[in-house]
Amino acid sequence: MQQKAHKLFATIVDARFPKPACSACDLRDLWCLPSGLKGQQSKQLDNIINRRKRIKRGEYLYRSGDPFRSLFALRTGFFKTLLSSESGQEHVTGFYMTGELLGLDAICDDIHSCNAIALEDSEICEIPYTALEGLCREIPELQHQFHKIMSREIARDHNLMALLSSMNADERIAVFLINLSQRFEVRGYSPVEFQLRMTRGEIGSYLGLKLETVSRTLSKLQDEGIIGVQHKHLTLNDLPRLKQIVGRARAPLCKD
Amino acid sequence: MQQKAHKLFATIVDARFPKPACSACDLRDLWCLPSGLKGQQSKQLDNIINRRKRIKRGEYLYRSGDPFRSLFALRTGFFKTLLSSESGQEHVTGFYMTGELLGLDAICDDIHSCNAIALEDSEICEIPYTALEGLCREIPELQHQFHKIMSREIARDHNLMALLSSMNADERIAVFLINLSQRFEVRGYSPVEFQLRMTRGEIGSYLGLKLETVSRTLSKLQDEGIIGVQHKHLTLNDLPRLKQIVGRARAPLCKD
DNA sequence: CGAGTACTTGAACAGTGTCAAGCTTAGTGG
DNA sequence: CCACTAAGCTTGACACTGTTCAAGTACTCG
Repeated sequence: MQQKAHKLFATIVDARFPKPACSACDLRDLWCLPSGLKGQQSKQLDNIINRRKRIKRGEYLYRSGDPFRSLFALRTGFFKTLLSSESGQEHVTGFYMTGELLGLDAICDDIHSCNAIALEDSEICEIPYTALEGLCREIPELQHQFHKIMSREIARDHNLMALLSSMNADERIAVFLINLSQRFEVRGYSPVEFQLRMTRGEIGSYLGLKLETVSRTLSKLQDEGIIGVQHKHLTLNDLPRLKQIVGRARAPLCKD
Repeated sequence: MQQKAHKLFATIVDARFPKPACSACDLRDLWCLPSGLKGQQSKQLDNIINRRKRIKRGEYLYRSGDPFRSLFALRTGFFKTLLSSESGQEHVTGFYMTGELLGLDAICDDIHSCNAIALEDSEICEIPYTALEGLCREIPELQHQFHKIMSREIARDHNLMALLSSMNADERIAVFLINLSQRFEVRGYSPVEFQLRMTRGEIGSYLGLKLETVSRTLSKLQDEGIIGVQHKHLTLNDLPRLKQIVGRARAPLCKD
């Protein structure tokens, strides 16, 4: 059962310690749940959160139809969420990075409505939902933070919908890259040089484009010197011009 | 100040009584907040809810940039929400009917990020947000119902995003009409004959189509005998065939 | 090292968008 | 109550963006 530790986890605490500690977690300043909690409060949160779980690349965190019991905070790694139709077609509804919360769309029916799949080896904190509701009743700051996170997901989706219905391919790709760049920057990574974790097809599904169009658009932006693409390795050489492409679009900017 | 009562409000309690009563409201069985609460509990909710407010057609309930203080439950009427970009372009992000909750996307920043505009003379219940959070801490059922409503908004947006990125014009219009039909039916109206409250342009903005395409598609569906359109008056003559149009699409069905 | 997956690029095509003109309806004021 | 006006709607012709189909290349991972 004991598997050879993956390089990615070298800096992570030993998984044999059953509890992670929100109070000590360096994600607190992101949009994760403990953000804004005082010492004692985040220890209470520690108590309800289950041990970290590792999910390997390609594995499912949950599937559409699974009963809903917990939310999941992404500790390290990268996920996509996927809606599937009866006809087998799939649609990517989101990409999730460190500190973000998965499973919010399942509360309404007590059933997961989409699939969450790791795009790289990842580590998550499981947050039993009933316990979280209980704790929210005790800690107003936690309650408020939780509501903010849900609200933010709604606002973000509204922006994405505006994007999907009013932008052309160049603009969509530009918004997508800028958004990734900002999210990497917040997390302390370079905003102008990073690895794409998803395929062209997944980007296309998310943005409402075919993979060929994604590929062509990236090539075109590269020809114009705005970005550099080598497979999954991306460099944003001219962020101002990238923003200009979005700027000439008519849709509202995607925040976050 | 006393205005001539509008016909629509003939059956509604006199507005001089400052408090509406969730406990007596016939929207309880919809997805409104008091759904699932017991008698005493919904009286507590009554106490925090401000008097009903009437909003005339074309008026704003709130504007982008307004400070966020309250959520609004739609008592009667019809609203649209609108994102506006700096360049003046606007995008419809949702249509809201009786019993639905407006303003959820504003919690995250304490500022309204979109405009809410009445598409017909409407009546809303104002729910001060801080008081609601307080009450949610006291009444677990209310807390859970509130979370479900937010979660449902997220799930609905994910479905709409899938729709926007993978369906053609026929399919989008079909989904849109079926969705309206279901929402009317739940509210006790005919699911196969109703008035559109929004313009072709607003439908187009919502679905990511130009108004000409909306018009053409409606005409085409009428030529095929699937629907009847006379300006804003709609009849769904052949619901099965309408559903078939969506069925052959690859995207997940839009629930609710 | 080999097989499968992901990616790039080209050419033809289809579906929407754009522009324009004319029509209908609802709302306003005389 | 009617006439007028502005807004909303319909329809046509054409352009253009993105899709589809296809072929070939380059990675990645076991």
